[in-house]
Amino acid sequence: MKAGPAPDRALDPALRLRWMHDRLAETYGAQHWWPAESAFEMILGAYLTQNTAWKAVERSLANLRAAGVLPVDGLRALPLAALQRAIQPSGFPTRKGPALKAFVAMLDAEFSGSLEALAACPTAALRARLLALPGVGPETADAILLYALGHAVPVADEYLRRISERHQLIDPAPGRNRQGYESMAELTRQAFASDAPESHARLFNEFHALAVAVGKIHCRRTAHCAGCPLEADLRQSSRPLTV
DNA sequence: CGCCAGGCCGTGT
DNA sequence: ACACGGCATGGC
Repeated sequence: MKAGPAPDRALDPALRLRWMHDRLAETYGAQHWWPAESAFEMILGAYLTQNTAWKAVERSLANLRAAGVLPVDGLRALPLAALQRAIQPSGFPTRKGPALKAFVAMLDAEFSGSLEALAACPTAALRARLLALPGVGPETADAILLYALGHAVPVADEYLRRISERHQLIDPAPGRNRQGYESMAELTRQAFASDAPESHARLFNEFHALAVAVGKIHCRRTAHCAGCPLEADLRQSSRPLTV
């Protein structure tokens, strides 16, 4: 995936975002996300990684796997207290424990415990249903939709928001609210609007994975832009960045 | 030791 | 509608 020179900063932010995808793809290569062995394990990871380092999530998932409760049936049978102990490394047990139980309860009550049946819902209705669950906000809902259920929706995580802010693709948004999330997601959709619809799921999948890959290294809160593959775009800024 | 992580939610304004 | 603090733990 050849990226070419960084586009002029006067250009449409969506085009610049698309350039970033190409640049990251040629730098990091295929990401093969989401790192999970099953759709259900992926959903657990989406919950557990909320404001939590992935390393800690891996330890929680290892605990659950060792307990043999990674399949839906296993987690259903696991008492809440035991679940909270298993996920302790990734924190927030009083929120994430009941939230995971609520997901399984929803799956059982409305979809006969079948992830396939859940995935068969229309995207808009499915997203609304996920957002209505406790502990599921826009990013978690979209990550589940895209990676576990195969729906073509963009995932606008904190790294992507931060990258876009530093490159002045979006207005500085100190408070990360629902509105800011949706506009970032919309910008991502625009970035891939000229691609064939059937390739959107794959592109959204790859783009989010790449955003995390570059973000972990170059776009932490106290970052560290030096050596970032996107700095060709950043250098063209007419005014100095404050971050 | 202090900062921060692949967010979300309740409360106050 | 939006800003703000709490939620927990562990890696670096």
